[in-house]
Amino acid sequence: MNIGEAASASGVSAKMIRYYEQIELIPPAGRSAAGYRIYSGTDVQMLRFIRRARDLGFQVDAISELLALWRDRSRHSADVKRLAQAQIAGLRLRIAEMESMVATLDHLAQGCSGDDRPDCPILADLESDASRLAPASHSGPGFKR
Amino acid sequence: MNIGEAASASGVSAKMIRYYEQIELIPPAGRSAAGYRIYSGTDVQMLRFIRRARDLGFQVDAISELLALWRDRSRHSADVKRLAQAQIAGLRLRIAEMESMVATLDHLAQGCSGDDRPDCPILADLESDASRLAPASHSGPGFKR
DNA sequence: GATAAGCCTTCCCATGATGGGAAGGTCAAG
DNA sequence: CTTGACCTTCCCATCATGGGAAGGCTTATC
Repeated sequence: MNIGEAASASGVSAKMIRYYEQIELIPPAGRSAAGYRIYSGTDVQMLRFIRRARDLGFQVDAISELLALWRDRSRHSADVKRLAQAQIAGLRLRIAEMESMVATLDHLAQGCSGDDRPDCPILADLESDASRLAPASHSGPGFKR
Repeated sequence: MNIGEAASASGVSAKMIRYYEQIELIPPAGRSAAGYRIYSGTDVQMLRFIRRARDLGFQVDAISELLALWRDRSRHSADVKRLAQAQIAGLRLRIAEMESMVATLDHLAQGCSGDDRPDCPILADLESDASRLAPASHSGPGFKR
């Protein structure tokens, strides 16, 4: 199977398949005499696995661990579960950060007349120092993802 | 005021201040005889504005529009409100995507014994074709941010 | 006045996951 | 044997951010 066929069979673009090979997320594909990458059904299954994990928001490092566990027939499901729970925790954290932004913005927008007058609590807030919502600790929601 | 002082007064790193100048989010700073960037209190206020807007998740393009409105004393608050609401909508979209991931993961993790046995519905799911949750339309949650 | 510490400047590189595109080789159908 | 659709590698761009090098400036201390 060509890379193009593997791509459409797995839902991972050819570009990304080459990239995954380059960063060693997947082993180097076999090559035809002419240098074309060749994929087997197993390879496609692995690519689908990756695709699915990405859809669940896993980063490549985590996917790498998941793949290792997937291949390890003597794995402990506890390890898989731990990864999933870490992912859940990460997602919940980012969700919470964004929800806090939404709350602030929604509050401000509600106070904004939204007509042709210039006065606007949104701008007023942005220019003020104190974050009156979430007045806690830290130095700003990193939220890099 | 030096760039370092402006940085600590505004909460925007010196690196980022230079970057914002480079991408023309902010006007070029004045320069001392020796070529050092000089900042006024007004400049710091603008930087704080930017910092605050970033904390609310606005992208640089949107901040650019916000700054223009901020400076425009004959602005219509409707325009500000529109930007805020677009931001809210974008955040809610990303939140929804992530919540769907959490729901899936949580469901799978609950079915996982989490002990030393290898069997695990999480891996089983990743290797299957059909996304049994969110079986709808599209080609995967882009969720680029 | 010399020296050192701590700023500042610009320039280049890296991140993470992805796509775009160019230049050139290959394969399959007509 | 030509044509079009594929493949290869290589480079560039994204977005916001940081790291670091090489060199200049400033300020305080000896």
